[in-house]
Amino acid sequence: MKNLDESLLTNLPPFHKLASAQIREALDLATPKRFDPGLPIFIEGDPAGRFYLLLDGHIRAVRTTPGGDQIIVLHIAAGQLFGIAAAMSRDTYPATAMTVDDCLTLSWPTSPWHKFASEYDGFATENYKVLGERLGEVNNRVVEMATQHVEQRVANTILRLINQHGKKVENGIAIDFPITRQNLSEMTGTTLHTVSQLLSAWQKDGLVASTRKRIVVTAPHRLVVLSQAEI
Amino acid sequence: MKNLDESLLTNLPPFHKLASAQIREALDLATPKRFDPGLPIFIEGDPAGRFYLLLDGHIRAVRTTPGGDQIIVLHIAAGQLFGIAAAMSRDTYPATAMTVDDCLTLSWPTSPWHKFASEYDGFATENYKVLGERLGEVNNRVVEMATQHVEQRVANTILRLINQHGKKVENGIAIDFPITRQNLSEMTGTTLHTVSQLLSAWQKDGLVASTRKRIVVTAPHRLVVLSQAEI
DNA sequence: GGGCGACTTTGCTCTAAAACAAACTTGGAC
DNA sequence: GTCCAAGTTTGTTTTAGAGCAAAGTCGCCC
Repeated sequence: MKNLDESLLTNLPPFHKLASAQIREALDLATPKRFDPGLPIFIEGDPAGRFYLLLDGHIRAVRTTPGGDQIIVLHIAAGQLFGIAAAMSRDTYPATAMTVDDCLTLSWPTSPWHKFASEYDGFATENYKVLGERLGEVNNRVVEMATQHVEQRVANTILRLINQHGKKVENGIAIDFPITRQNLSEMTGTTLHTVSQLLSAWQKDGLVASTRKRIVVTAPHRLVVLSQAEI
Repeated sequence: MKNLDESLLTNLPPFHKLASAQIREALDLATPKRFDPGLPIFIEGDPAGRFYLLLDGHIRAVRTTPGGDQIIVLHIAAGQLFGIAAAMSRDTYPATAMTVDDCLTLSWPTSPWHKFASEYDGFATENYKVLGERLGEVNNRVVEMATQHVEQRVANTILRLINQHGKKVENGIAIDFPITRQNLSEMTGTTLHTVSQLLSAWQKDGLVASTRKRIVVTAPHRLVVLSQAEI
């Protein structure tokens, strides 16, 4: 296997404080891999043997209930670590990681995690910060699900998506990966039908413009107002 | 202020690997404090100036929405650290901590956190494990809220409470702190009325025995069956 | 460039649980 | 012992949104 280029890691938060030699060292332990869209990288409950860095594409973390319902836990963008069960001393993955589009990953065996964390300046801190952000975000979701109506939850979810994965386009801000009505319903705990009806209504109102698997928010501010509407 | 006894910390997970001198050192930096029931220890959004250890009693972590709805995020039992925003490089508390009953706490300024984490064997690992458990638990709640009916959610919540805060009593397992129907509704995203009706029905069926602010599960296994009922 | 499967829309029905209303209990304060 | 507020029960009404059914429509595969 040919050497990986150091520039892959240099600008990413968990690695940006590292010296060139350390980056070289980390890269030499890493395995690169390409995935087609819609494939699992690891499955919920599997032994957490490796941790991953997403170099390109988008990943969806999914959980499945005994009854067969799917819930989308979060989306991961290029540049982020995932499958970092080791950070929490977990020995299995808490969710399934599915590719959304074409993905390129780097992965390491779990064993060097603690070496990285203790020797690499900023590595541990940065990762625990990410953990904290995820905890905060999932807590927000619980609060939303407990207190808000479906329309507001869907609006909030779309706003979160354009914040984290938004891309400026001609007529507004697009979610820059393919996402179906069904996917949105799995993020909000509602049904495909309800999401479809909401998007149609919003489209009529000029808030969004959506086609198959693509959503563009054309009036973000009005969507914010809607998402915070009083009961 | 008189010296605190080393035995306070010796058997608690984050400290149990420490040498006597280290425990002494940690205790000398700590401030003990008593709280009456129903008082806030810190408020959501406050600068996270201290972190806490609960020596006795029970704490409720609560979030309040702009609309005034309260959501109970989790309960903390004696022996656990809380207010550990520092672990995630947060500078404000993510929720309000309210005492449930009489509470005794030890607290430290946030500044020695990193010293503790790097010098005390097992301190960091144990705390990140707790963080991981909380993340897992709150993710479970999201999945439950998205896929289960109210009856199952309330059953699951009560089961979680007796797992984490259960106390064997004559006729079953009791939640060992006072908790109202209203509190349960704030944990499940439902209403006081619905919870009351469910508990009444369960009592008639012999699954639980509840009085004002006290709940005893008399047939845990049957409650588990109910909590997993197919849609 | 045609066909098919995957996605989307639309409308109608029905039900779980919220909202509303009001009476009742209990345990602690005095 | 009495009073009172906080907590609980019970019933009735209302509605958001799930469930069900069916007909489009888009874009990719061959």
